[in-house]
Amino acid sequence: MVSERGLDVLRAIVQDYVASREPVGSKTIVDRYSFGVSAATIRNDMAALEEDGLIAAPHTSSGRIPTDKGYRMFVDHLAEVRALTTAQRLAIRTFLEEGADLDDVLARTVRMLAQLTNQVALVQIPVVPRSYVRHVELVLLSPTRLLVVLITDAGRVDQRVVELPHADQEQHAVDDAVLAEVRTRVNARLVGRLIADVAPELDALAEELPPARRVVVERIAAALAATVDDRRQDRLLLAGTANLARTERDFPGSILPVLETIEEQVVLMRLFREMELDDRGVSVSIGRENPLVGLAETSILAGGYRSSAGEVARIGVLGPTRMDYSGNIAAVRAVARYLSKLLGEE
Amino acid sequence: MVSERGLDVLRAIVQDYVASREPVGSKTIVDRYSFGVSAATIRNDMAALEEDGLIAAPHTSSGRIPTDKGYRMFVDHLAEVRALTTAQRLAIRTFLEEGADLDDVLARTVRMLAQLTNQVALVQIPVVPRSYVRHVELVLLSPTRLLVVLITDAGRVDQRVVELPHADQEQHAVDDAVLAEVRTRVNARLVGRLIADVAPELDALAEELPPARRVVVERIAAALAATVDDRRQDRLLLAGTANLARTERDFPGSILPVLETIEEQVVLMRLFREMELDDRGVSVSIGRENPLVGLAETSILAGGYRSSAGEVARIGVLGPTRMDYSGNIAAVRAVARYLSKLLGEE
DNA sequence: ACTGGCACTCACTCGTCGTGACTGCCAATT
DNA sequence: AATTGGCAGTCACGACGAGTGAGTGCCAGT
Repeated sequence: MVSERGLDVLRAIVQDYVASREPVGSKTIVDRYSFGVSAATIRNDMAALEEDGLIAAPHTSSGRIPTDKGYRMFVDHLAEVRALTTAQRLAIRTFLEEGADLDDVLARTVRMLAQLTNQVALVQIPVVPRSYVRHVELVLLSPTRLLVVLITDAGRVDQRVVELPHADQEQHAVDDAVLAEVRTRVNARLVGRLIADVAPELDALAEELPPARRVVVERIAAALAATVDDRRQDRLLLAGTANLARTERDFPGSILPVLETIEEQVVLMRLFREMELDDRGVSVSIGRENPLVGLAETSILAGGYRSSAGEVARIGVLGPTRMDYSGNIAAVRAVARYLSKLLGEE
Repeated sequence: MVSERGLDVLRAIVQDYVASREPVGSKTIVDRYSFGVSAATIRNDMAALEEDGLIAAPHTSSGRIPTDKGYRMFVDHLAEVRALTTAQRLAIRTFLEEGADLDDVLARTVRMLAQLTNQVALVQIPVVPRSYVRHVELVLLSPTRLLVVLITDAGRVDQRVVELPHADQEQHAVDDAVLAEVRTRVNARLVGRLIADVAPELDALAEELPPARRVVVERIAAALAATVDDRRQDRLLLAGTANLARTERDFPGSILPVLETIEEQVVLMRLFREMELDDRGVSVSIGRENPLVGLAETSILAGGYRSSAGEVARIGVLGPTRMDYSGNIAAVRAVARYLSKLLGEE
């Protein structure tokens, strides 16, 4: 059974190990922390901690290091979230306020979070599920290529290139006049609609038109439908990969599997999205708790922020299990808050 | 003086070292390549090569490895560019043809090139210097935030968020009616213009308006000007960072400086852009030839491709100096060609 | 110009050994 | 019952040294 003091010992072990990357022994603890008991007593406590699987010894005769379970206990019950320094707060504020548009703000954010935590930073680009069509623009790139641009009221702009049928079938030739007409009709039909309704509306429109126009509208419909689908699966911004190399010694094997997993953004995204935030607004996934084998030696912190349209997107960091959880949780939380504030309409 | 055969020896050394990562000695060469001379003769040639700084010995008594200068000689005079396997060609073709819009095609390209070469792949997103305004769309995100979207005929879409003056100054309040008017006027003024002329035109327009509208137009003008500036400095797509870790042993120190340099996309971009293509359509920068210190142990291959609007953008790979130059040059060239063909209007 | 032979160099491997930082356990103490 | 000092035991780690072998440079002979 782990005593009250035993948990204090665990906290000391985690802190010391995170700071020094050296297995910590009983003597180190009595020297560095004032427990007011002897080394032998600490040893008893450590035996109990090992019994419970919270710490482990790399070799028979060396100090202990926290296990994943030990870190978990530390994060859940022992870590007090440090407040950021005022310098850090200032950095966040000045850094973010210069941003121009959403993409730019998020790009800055992810870089800043990486720098703040010295880890790999992740920011999910938010999706806007229920937004309305603001405008559809058509641009003829060449006789057979058409650019379709969709603007929605939430401020997202999406684009897609459509191949038109070859002009040798005279009836299908598309020129600026035709395009202008189609543009007017399409906009009349779509503006103000939910993006989910775009495809059916266009299909209906195609019905009304003579075959010559119909083909064009059908292609546009397909392009817009594909665009709407695309936005469902959201993207991820990444920064600070170099920090992985910096903490390389924390990955017994190599950082290769970590880098590989990170590049596979789809999988990482899913994992990231499915982490459930606790009451502190942060979620922590430690080492092998993590379903991705490549990340068996990393921990992921995830926080949530609200974009202007109100939905929650994720922001977080990824690094070796031996990381400064207190500091990083604080950083993620602070950045998430600033971001929500910045993006929220006041 | 390096003899004719000496250069053949250099070629053998490069090929062998690239294949095995082991310093190669005279015996290895006579065993593995049929020079028809004895090891002692090879040794004499190697001494000459070393004299000329083309190869070096890591220790007094070990085989030789190519120096940067040796690789340079190899690339310029000794490497025959291997044709790709048909499997590789097929992969390129099928991989690229699925692409939807420009961004998507480039994203696929960079991933494919990374996989093809087992190196870090780079693709420059092309800029379109002389294009015309097709449409400007304004979307009110909140009473004080306005989204400005610029569509040009080359198929690029750019967006930017503008902060409007606070509405408590009654005269500046912006509602949909005002916005509609401004939108009409702005478009009337800008459509068909060169993007370079956007700013002066808008300034002229602002003059004509009553102060209430003027502020809005001025902000829009500033946003568009900034957007136009932004496009000048182009972006870079990256893929295959994990390959760096895979070739980690080729970086005596650590891959840290390499990763750091790569993350600093601006610098990397400039370097990449300034490499001048030779008559083979590829440029190679080897080791310390490279101005960025972080890349002193890497080589960069750059090729060019033509985007639809006709300008040349860059595509390339980055990896350890000990890389398969023949294969990688072939890959870069092949992908660049396919990409040009795919993007070019036929 | 090429070759065989030979002395020499030096990184690398492998065992041994000593050292020191730990632990676990136990009997004594509070 | 908790704590403590003491002590034997374990084991990673670094240093040392000898043996090994790949590879070189040089030279005299063809």
